[in-house]
Amino acid sequence: MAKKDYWLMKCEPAAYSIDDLEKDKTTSWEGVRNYQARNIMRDEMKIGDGVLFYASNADPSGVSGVAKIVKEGYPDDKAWKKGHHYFDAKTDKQNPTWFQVDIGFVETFNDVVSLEELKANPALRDMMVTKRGSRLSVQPVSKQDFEIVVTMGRKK
DNA sequence: GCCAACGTTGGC
DNA sequence: GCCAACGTTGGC
Repeated sequence: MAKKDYWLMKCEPAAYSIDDLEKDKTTSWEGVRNYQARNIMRDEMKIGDGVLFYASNADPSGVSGVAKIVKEGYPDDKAWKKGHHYFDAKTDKQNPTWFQVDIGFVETFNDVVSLEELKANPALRDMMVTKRGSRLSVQPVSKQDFEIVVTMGRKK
């Protein structure tokens, strides 16, 4: 079995929150329209990988819980539903541009580990999300960083 | 709601 | 293939 990897996925809680995921158990991570994020979902995410569920544009923004990959990359069919919010006229069914994965609920933190706390922890200095201007909605996270954040989330 | 940072598009 | 204009993200 391949090595387990770790990721961080951003979502605005107004669109989808960790509470929604807890209720739904699993969800498809559709609508990503960024090539870097697409590549990660299509090529790199494997079943069982750990995911930090990050709430962006929230109060406060931060990691609100943990999820895991339950289905590996497959074409995002919303891309060719005309009129759909995620419709992309340039994508072709034979050769899909956009991919999604499915994630499953693991746990909700008692309190959100806020971006401020992430930035304040020197051990997380190299974590992508703490860097200024980091807008990528699907990011790789190191095993150490993943475990530090989970520990922070459970502690409270 | 503002606006800086970033990604993408399109004219040349 | 450059780069200005534009649209989007996301912290504040």
